[in-house]
Amino acid sequence: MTRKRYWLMKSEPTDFSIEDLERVRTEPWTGVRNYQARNFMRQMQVGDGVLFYHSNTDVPGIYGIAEVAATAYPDPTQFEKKSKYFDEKATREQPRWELVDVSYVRKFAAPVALEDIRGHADALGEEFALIRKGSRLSVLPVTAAQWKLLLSLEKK
DNA sequence: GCCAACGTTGGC
DNA sequence: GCCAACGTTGGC
Repeated sequence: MTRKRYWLMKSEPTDFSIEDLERVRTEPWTGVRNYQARNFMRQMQVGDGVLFYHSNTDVPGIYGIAEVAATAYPDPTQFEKKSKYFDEKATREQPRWELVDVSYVRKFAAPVALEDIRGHADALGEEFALIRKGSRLSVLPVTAAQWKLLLSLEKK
């Protein structure tokens, strides 16, 4: 048993928000079509902590916490012709894309905005992919120290 | 293997 | 809506 790790996962709230997760409790994280992000999901273990990030919104930032509820398995949407995530090169014998299930933990009273996060770039480190220039990675690792710092930015 | 063209992400 | 940065595709 490896020890608990931490991640950050982005979603556009018009697509799927922390409120949606609160309602459904557990959700398969469909639609990741980036190999680096997929590879991070393959490393996830049940119980790992997830920062739920809203992108493409008025105040981009972390809106709450979730946790990994199931380890990686093939993303079914890659096989669904009508899905916007359909991938004609994927087969059931040789899937390309995987996902994890994510469960709701809690919602922040106020988001930890990207702007605030940038203000702590020195402490977070320049290798932190969320604020690295040009990085668009939608699933990324967070160290225990970064996790602690980011949670401390939550307005009480 | 190179690289131009294209599509996507995501902040602003 | 704009656009910089990035990843992928496909011709050669």
